[in-house]
Amino acid sequence: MNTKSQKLNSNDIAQLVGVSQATVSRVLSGNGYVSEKTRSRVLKAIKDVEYQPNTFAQAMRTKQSRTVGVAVSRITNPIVPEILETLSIQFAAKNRRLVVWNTDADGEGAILSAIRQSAVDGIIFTAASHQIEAMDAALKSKIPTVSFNRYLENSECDQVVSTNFDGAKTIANYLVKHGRERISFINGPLDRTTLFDREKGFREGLNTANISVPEQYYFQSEFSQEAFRQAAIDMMSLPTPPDTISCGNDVIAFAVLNGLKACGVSVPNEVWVTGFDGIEMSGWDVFDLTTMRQPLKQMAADAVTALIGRIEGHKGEPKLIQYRTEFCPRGTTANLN
Amino acid sequence: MNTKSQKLNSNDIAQLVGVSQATVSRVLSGNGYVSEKTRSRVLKAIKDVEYQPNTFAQAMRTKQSRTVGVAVSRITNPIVPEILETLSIQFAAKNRRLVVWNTDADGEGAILSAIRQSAVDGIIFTAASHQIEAMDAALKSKIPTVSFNRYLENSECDQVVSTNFDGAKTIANYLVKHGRERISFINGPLDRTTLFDREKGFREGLNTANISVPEQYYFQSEFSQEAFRQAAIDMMSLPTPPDTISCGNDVIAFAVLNGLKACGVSVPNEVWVTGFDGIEMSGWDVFDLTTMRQPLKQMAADAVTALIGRIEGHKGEPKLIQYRTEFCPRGTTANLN
DNA sequence: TTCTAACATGTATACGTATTCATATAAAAA
DNA sequence: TTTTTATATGAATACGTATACATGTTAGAA
Repeated sequence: MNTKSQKLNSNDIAQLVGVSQATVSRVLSGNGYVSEKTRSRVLKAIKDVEYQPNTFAQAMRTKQSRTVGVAVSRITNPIVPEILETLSIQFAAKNRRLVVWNTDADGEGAILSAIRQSAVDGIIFTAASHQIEAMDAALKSKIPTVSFNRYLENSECDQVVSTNFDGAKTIANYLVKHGRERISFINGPLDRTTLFDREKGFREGLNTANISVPEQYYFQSEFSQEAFRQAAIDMMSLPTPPDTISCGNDVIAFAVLNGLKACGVSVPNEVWVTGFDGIEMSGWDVFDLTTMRQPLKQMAADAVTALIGRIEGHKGEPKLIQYRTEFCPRGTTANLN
Repeated sequence: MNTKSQKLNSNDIAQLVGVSQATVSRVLSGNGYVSEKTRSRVLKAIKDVEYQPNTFAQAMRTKQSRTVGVAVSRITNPIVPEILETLSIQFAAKNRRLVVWNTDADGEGAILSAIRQSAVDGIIFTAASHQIEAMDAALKSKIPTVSFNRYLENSECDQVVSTNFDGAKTIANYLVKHGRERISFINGPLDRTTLFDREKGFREGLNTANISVPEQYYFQSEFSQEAFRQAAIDMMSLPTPPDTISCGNDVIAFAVLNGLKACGVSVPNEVWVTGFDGIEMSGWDVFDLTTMRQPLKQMAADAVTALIGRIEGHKGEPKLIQYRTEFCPRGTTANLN
């Protein structure tokens, strides 16, 4: 029972048990010698009064906040909560808090200031274009950093990515193999390395069959469901509309499917559609989207492992953890013999 | 230019400028007297060396962490990122960090320990069942707390909610008015006050027309897209299937639409479908879901205002901020004369 | 037995800030 | 002019923890 409602500190515990504050601290941290007898007495007192050490005092002393930051962009893209879910589970298991920065909305200021203040022990940057300055700052300040779904050559930090280039090439090959000829590609901002690599891989895949994406079949813009939706509608009203619309990611493909639904174009009869990411929603019946799946949960788990490893002092060259994507052929590319 | 790469503290700044550390602190906090001349000199030095005060020392001194916690549940429900987006913008604008707790996955432990450690200045609890203990603890410890989308009578904390009961009643009335007769209701866990109130309001709405939801038209379970999807399929294979399926929220309705798509049932020709929440996706062409919209952004903004108000010391009775929901009739209930 | 090393614990201190207290100056009131 | 008051600044301190250092005890080696 907690009789006092005042917040107790390690000194109070020490007095309660009749030992010094240092001993209480030793019990908690597990550093230094403590006899089994006093240890158990201290632990009992701690439990009795529900004592919790003050995080800030600990942070100030140890220079460790037990907090990690995750920079995300476009949080409403369903892939982000999928990532956050795994991250939050993993970090909670490691007894670390998770602060989330939404860089679209808030900019990089909060991240920069957190870095300068050492307010977080490490940072995971997820695919995004708006975090470049912050990432530089993180690397410069030597704070442990992991790049998630954002590949850079000669990176100074650990990276967890999937085979975007190869995956997109696989999709292209698949389309070619199934006799698709008028192939369109719709993409988002190319400063995201994922989207860039996918487009590159896709074009390369088509190239081997001497197919290219004509200008009227290509659309690229900032993220905007409405823009992608309209692009699909526009393309389908061309004199010769495409027979396939491939997209830089699943969410773009969803917008395309919306557009096709809106203008009454039948998928896959009149046009095929492909995405990339393999988020859960892509498997929903209303989409049934052919896509390339990234093993997000494993990737997120690896990112956590890598980050915590660095936080705990692991040295060594930056690691590149790359996962193979898995092709998921579904209804939007059904082969209607 | 920052020549030293060591982390500087307010003492260093003081020495640099030739004043005392106290003066530097006064400049930063804005408390106490500082002459305009020294103020500007201090500010210049701060800027020159890119000094940032140490958050933990500040937190320890002021007992304020400038961090707020948000407890969410089912983060992959698209309504959650929609809420988080607004919250993150608002809190960033108020210069506060945002830690996210995912209570499904991590349980309440992290929240409880954050409360005991005073690791956060305030907490927003979003609709969820798994946060009861943590919420009690928050209230007991007098930490500023806001309940979002989770209504409790005689609440000890500010609440931001929408008219779930009335909104659902409105939907029911609409269905009755349009001659719907065999009405089904599919719902999630009833310990969420939103879902509970909606079901209650819905049934009351039907009651006024002497309609009730027969047992075989009612389905309730834990959140599981697959379960809801299957429930829809099962209902439509009854000898007399329902002519309407109303759902406790949009995501459930999406699952239902998936089920209907899977078994080839045409919406709205064979059956109408309604949701509740009015999340962005509900307006997508592939769903085109009739729903009841909550003004999420305003609600989230109000939650932030209320919380920060309390953090800054506003006293007074707990406020109840309630928003009216807005009916969005769409394609899943089209009137096909 | 004596010496050494492992064990156990307490004392004192530093982390970086905000704030109280004391002191000094300048400006305004008397 | 003297007295009060507002302004400006520095010295000292406390926040709660982890740890270096000092000291004492116990047990095993010589």
